[in-house]
Amino acid sequence: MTMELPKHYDPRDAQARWLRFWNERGFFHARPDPNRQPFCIVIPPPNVTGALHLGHALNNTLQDVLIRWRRMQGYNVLWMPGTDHAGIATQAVVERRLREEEKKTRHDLGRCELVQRIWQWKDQYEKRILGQLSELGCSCDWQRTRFTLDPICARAVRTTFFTMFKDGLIYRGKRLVNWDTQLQTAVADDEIYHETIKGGFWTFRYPVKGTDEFIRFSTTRPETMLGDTAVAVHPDDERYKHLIGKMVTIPLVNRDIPIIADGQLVDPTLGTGAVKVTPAHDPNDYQCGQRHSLPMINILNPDGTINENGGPYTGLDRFKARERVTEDMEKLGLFDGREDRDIDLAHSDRSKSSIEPYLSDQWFVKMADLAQTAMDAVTDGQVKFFPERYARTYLDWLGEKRDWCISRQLWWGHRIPIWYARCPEAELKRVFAGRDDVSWRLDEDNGRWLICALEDLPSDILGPKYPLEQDPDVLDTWFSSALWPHSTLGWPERTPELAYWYPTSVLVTSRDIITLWVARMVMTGLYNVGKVPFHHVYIHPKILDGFGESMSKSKGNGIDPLDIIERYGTDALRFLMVHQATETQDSKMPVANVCPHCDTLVPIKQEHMYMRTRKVTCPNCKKPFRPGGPWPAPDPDLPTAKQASERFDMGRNFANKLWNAARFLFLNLEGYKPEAIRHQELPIEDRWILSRLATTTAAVTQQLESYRFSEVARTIYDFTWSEFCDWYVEMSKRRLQDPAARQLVQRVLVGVLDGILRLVQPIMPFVAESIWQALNETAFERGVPSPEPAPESVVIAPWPSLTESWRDTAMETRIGRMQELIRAVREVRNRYNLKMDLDVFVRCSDAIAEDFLTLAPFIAALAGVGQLECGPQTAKPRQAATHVTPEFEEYVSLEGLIDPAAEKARLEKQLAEKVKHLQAARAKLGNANFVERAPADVVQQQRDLVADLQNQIRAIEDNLRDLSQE
RNA sequence: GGGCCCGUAGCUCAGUUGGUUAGAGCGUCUGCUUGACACGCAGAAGGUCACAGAUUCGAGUUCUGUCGGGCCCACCA
Repeated sequence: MTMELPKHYDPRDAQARWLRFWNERGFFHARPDPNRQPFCIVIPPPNVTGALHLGHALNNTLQDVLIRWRRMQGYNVLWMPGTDHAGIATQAVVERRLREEEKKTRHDLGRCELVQRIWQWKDQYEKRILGQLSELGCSCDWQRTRFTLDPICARAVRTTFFTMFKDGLIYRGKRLVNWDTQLQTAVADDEIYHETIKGGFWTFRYPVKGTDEFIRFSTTRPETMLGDTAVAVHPDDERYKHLIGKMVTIPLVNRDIPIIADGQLVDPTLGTGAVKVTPAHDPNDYQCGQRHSLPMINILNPDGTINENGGPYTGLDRFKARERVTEDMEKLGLFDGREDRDIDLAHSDRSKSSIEPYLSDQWFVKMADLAQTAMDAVTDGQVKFFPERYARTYLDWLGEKRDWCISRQLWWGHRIPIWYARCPEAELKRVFAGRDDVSWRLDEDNGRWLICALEDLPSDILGPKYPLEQDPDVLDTWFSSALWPHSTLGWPERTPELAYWYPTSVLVTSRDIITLWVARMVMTGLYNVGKVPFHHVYIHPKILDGFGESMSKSKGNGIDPLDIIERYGTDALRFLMVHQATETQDSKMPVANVCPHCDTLVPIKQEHMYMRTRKVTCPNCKKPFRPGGPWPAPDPDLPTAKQASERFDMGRNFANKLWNAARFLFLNLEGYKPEAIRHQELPIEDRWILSRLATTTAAVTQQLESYRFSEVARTIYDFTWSEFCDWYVEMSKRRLQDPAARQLVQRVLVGVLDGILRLVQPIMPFVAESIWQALNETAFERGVPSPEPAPESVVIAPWPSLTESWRDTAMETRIGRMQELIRAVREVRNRYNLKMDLDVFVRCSDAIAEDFLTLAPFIAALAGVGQLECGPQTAKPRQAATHVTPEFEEYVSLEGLIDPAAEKARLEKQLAEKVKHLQAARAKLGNANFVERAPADVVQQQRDLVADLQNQIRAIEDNLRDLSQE
């Protein structure tokens, strides 16, 4: 039976069809099975902030490649999918929409309502993200999908917090946050942008107590004087040395503060060399305050007005206070002038107002011991990084052991399980008697109890006299992400999944979250479970745009994977992702807009970025369109371009090539009969392709084991295209016409294609499955050396392992020689633009001659050769193009066809190159040091080279002489 | 300021432990509608491996420095 396939591979049809098929068969669902080896990856959960981008496509393709490969190897594979609630980012997106669409703030809605809105957003985007992952072909166990805020993860978060609290690892402390006075909330570092504004640089004086002296200092924020608790100078600064330890008075609030020496804070060459220190309102001053145990005076209310610590200025807006402070200092004669100055000021991304550093109460995790265990896990090799160098990023960061601030002033996230109460401890002991799920500690600063509980506590649990109040903050998103590898497997329950798949096998991620995420997973894994969360960490490169900049929504230089899937197919996308994943280089991906009118690719220019260009005219059809990007809404007047990159042509072409190789087979399978082959009896070309397949398989396996993805893609591509298609399939054509040879070559063709499909499945599962299924209909029993019934899907087909004994370098050399001979004829043909068969004469050893004559039918067919003569005595024809190799001299007869002068010129050029090369080789051998010190085989190689070159030069010279005689 | 990565063909990138004359894809040029594939086939052109030193018999590969690009962290009264 033969079957006809369409001329082009249609990815769309294949994707829909096989996704359904795989899901119906449940290939991706896994259950613990002690009789099989486990392999497990937990997905880095994408944020539910928005849709997936190309970086996710890379990250998830690589994971899927590993998962699909290990599944074929027979491991019991679990790929755990899920998404992350991404506290700040998601709340910010929803709040922005609220502002834009309803002109409301979160305070208008209230906590409960806002959180509900975010859940709706999450439902919508989670669905979209999981759909995108599925479309990418990700073979996740969808039945196990988790979300960092779902009850199972919440239970893990609670348990961890509670245990850490009881162990004294969680404490309450002060920290400077970025305060947005307009929205009255803390803002994360990555939600801040810096803008240069026109500001002032004021210089004032404080009187030094007990002397006539003054100390001068400058500031850009005079109102912070109200919160000064010291003036710092450099310890080596001769101007001020005598003042260190003396007190100065802040006249406005009549407070005495010391002059201190601080070499870290103060640069004596800047300003006056003296610095006012406001620990509660400046990050550097805060550090300095910690070093010197200075009081920290907060002078601001949450709305940016001056609080009761500001004395006479209480109640004034901070900018008003700035003016008044300056005026009052001037009145006192302590104002020494003001300069204009450009100030690089932090602004809130959301309210666009300027940020105030603000001291607030926060929760922290003590890092000292936790960090040490996580460092040990890497130094003693329990966790290995690929590439290795990233271990250093991890160790350097953990080495600082800075305590982890885990509270966030947000509404979206895991609420901090702490309740406050003011009551006698006896009350607590009475109410919580016998409960081991409640723990409390005294908050000495505020004179109240901090009560931590595994389950929510009702506010009236202590009775009406002592109401409980829950901490309003939520936990840092990374707190729940840190538990991901064990929380998704069911911890704190002792589930069979946890016992079987934990520690997971490998974590695949990009380098920017080694510290934020990877390090913390190791810490909490060791703390909660007592085992590392994964054995390997593979760090992949980042995808950049054509200008080397990272892709982002705000720049508008990102690519939606779905645009690529639609235009090139999922397999093309996946192939490129794998191909681009090299060890050292980030991957540059020039982005183009696809003209919606004429489908021309219009490259994005740098000036188009950041949504600066709203309209582009297509250079081809001259019609206007809007460039692709995260536009808030469709433009009724201007069609929006999809984005693309011609880089994906490679993947699409490869999928199509494979498809057509299969198509060729199907057109030639009439009469196929499965039967065992006897390797020793196979002709050269069969043994060659099987040798190459065995080598390729071994190489790919090894490359996958060491996470060299790019090499995997290249190895498979080269074998399939340049060896199987270009040579073996071409050679098979003649044999397929020969009834005596047809059946055998069919078996080998089918066997090799079967092997290619298995190798390619992890990378390009859709085209592989399409061909596999077609093959199952026409050649259900197949494979070399002995055919077997094929599995129902390539997804669950065993990974190929071909016998080492098939690897035959002699065979590869022999075919290599034939290829060189053929290429030389083709080169001549092209150079002289000849169409007819050419006669070829080869001077070579008897052994090589025998080979060439065996392969003569292929040489004739592939090079268009008429007469072929080989042997030691072969005479050179009168007029000929010459190709000389170390092993043979090849003459393509061109009697009457060529210009002898042209051929002569070409040979002379060749001769010059050979002579030059010979001289270099001789010079090397003439160097006594080389002969003495280089290894013997290298020296011998060089001697052989000289001999070869001499032979070749002699042959070319002979030929030149003949040409001259014409 | 600390750390890491990169600089190889017009473009995007390979190049295992140092060892003949440095590779691929795209693009360019030439010739092909050849019964799998023009998303293709056959060929060609195209490189001072950023620069300067050092180590070595031998360096794209190791070391030092310089220049250029990028990322992370710290910092910028």
